[in-house]
Amino acid sequence: MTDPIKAHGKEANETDEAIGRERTAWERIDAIETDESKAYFSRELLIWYDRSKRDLPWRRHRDPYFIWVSEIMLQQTRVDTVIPYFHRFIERFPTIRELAEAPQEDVVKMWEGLGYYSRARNLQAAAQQIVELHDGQMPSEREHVFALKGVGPYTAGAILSIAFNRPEPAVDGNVMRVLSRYFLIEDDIAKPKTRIGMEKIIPGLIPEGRASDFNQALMELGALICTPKSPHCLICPVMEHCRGRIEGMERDLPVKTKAKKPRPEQRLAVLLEGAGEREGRVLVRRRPRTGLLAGMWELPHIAADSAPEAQDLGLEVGQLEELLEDLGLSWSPMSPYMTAEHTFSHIHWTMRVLTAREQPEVLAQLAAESGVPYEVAVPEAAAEALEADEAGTGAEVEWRWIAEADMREIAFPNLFLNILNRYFGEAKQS
DNA sequence: AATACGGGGTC
DNA sequence: GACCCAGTATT
Repeated sequence: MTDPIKAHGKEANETDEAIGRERTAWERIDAIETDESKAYFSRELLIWYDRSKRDLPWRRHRDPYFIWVSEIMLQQTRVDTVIPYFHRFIERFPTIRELAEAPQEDVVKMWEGLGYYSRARNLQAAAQQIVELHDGQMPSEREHVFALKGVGPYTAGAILSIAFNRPEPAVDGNVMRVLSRYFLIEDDIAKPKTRIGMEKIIPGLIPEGRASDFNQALMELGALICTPKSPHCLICPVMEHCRGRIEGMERDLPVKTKAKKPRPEQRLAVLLEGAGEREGRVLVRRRPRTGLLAGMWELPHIAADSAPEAQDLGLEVGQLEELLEDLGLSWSPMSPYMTAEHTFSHIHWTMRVLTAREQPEVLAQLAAESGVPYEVAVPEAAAEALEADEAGTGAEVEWRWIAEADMREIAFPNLFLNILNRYFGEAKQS
């Protein structure tokens, strides 16, 4: 049996004796099998949970579908953020089968603003898997659950334990924080190895028949009591045997390597107002199907080099204008509309938005001269311009003139949602 | 093992 | 600002 944790522990121990270092945390925890602190932990945690658990929408039924949807939504996302999304999503897609059969656009639209949109696409793909392979019922075997798109070690464990009461570990950020403090584990929780070590501890902690409550209790403790910055040790149900607290280390745990800062990117967007038969509409495009914000709609924009303070954007505005020219458009002079900041996990955008008004009469004239029809779609030149913008392959980019009402149909990332809502809001004023 | 992938709340 | 959140997929 190749147990990486134990193997590592033993190996360390042989040299440790010479160096005089302590055994690893994993060995120590393993050794306290008979210790009161494990049984105490599980017992007190469950007593506390039974008394203090929150009334959350997905806790009102033990429907594996509800549990699953909530767990996907809760990935890297706070409970308070998820609740309204969960209600809307379940109302729109009440069953796995209805989710599987819906247009993908609808699923992503329901996810709009929640972020990590591959979660939505994977969720639907997995629903289709379940319909095809399991007759529309969430499977209860580990291998089948784990095989679902978008379901990793945490979510598989969460579904199996919470929905089916199987004694499987479900180790998320909360659980790692709680365990690292209670057992004084100083391993870096950013490393997958540490999560695996935690997963090995859990089965030995789950009281018979209480897997569902136990795993939820562990996360609930992390969310309500054993919080990241300043844990509420004084009201913690397991404070008595918490080694982190006893050693005064609770604020130093868990150990976690810092994330890199997002790289700054300057971008220049255009909010082009339609005229003539496109009066009241705005030009938008769809992002490529892969990569950042895959398949979502946005205002056209390009990478800009100049610093945010730079006044002279002549060159870059020129590039933006080329993009529109390639669409066969003409417009009034561009003027600054607003600047928006938006931070992703790995990129920080400073998006300067210019506005201009389409001039179809000029266009019509140009079209007559050049022989290009009035309703120009997307010529190859535009695709190339986008390619140069590294937005993707460019070839598949779609364009649309949208009215305010169209925003109910298609999904935008929050950055553009904010800009467009502001724009349409102002348009109604005047 | 490292990086891509959103968005927002909190101290 | 920095950190973190009921993480997963891809490289």
